[in-house]
Amino acid sequence: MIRLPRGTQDILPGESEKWQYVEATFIDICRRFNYQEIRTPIFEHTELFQRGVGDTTDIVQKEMYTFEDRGNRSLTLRPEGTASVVRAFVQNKLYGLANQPQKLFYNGPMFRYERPQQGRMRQFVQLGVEALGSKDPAIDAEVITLAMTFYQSLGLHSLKLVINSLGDKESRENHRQALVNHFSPYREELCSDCQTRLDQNPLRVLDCKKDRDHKAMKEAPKILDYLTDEAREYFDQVKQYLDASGIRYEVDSNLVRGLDYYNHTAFEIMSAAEGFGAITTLSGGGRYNGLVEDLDGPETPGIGFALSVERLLMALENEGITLPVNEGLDVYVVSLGESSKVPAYALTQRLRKSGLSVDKDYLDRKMKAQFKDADRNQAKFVVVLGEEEVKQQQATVKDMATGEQEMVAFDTLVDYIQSK
RNA sequence: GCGGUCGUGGUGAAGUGGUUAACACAUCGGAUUGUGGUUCCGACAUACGUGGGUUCGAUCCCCACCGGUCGCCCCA
Repeated sequence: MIRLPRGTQDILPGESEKWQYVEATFIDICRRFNYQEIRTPIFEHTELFQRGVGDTTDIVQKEMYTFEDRGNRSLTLRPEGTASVVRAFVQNKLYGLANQPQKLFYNGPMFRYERPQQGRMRQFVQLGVEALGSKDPAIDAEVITLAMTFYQSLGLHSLKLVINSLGDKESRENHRQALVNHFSPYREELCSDCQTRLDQNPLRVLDCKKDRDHKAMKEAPKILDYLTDEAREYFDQVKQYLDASGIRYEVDSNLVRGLDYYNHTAFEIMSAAEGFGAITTLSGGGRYNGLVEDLDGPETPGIGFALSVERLLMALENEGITLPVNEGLDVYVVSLGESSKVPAYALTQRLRKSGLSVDKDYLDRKMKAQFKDADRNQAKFVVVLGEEEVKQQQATVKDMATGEQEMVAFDTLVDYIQSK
């Protein structure tokens, strides 16, 4: 038997309805916030992610699904959504459209080559938004608010929003230098990853779990202390907007996102519920001024976030929230004897045409078994067709909840059922 | 990439170095010649992840591999 590839999953009936519900809710929230859908390819030129996500990131260094096609092009299954959206923004000159900022959302599978565990798959689905063309701190707050509103509308309440500012270019450069100066004396005591990070991207040393308790970590220079006046003012305004709309958050100066393109606002939303798995991050995002230029577009600020549907469903499960998705069948048509088979089939189609959800037996089962099947499908009504009914052009309609039944003419059947 | 743990029918789950591998659920049929969710009876699948090894003989012991699962690193 051929099994599915490691780290992928089949989403079967019973589960797929939840996905549909979550996606429909997301689309509705995006509509309310006036974000429009963009669909980009699930593979891109490898270079897009190398330049967009950053060569020093774990994603690019060890997690990409990269392959060569028959024309010797190096392609990569997208590990995240932002690079593709920005590429499409530049390529399609969306910066030239009248409606700015461009507020976009996406929904689709992402791919990272990692060892699967709870909440981490090789193919996983992200819902995300990107707002391109505005450097108003209000839109940072809007993106964060959109994410929180979405989670809350599904009923999640054990959430923790963590925000930080990574500052602008000047802030980051000053901080970077301070980090190098601070950690260099301890270089030999740090883990091998951190020694590399110290050279390539010292900010990420702060993110290390191994060296978390090293004495140099506690006294490490905080980015918030190195913000330029401008960057500080920006961060203060973002917080002010969040406060104004009643969004509660926590500032964590060690929050460092794993992608190179972030600056200014960075945030993560985590599940704070007891008994959640080892991975608690439900979504993350931030501002990425400069990325559009890096990908050969005009100077354009941007901010966005992405969330994992898999982790969202885990969080719902963990909080005991069931989505309203279990709708039974309206009608199940039971037929008796050879002569009523064709009329039963015709009647089924007729009922479906009216908008009702209708099914019948296709395994030539006895009546008793057909009723069982109707139960399995949670049918509200069973319509019985035997020789007598066909002759009289009437059907026996049984209300499965009350057990009551009566004869109804074919022509008034739809009205009868809809009025109940 | 590293580590823990697990791998028996459609599902859940016992069990043993040796001629028929429990049980339960599900499914189908009957009791009830045209009526479900209860009950009783019956039927059912040639189920021990793959490949080696030890042995007279392995589903059981050993090894490797594959896969699931959880964790580390990191992230959504």
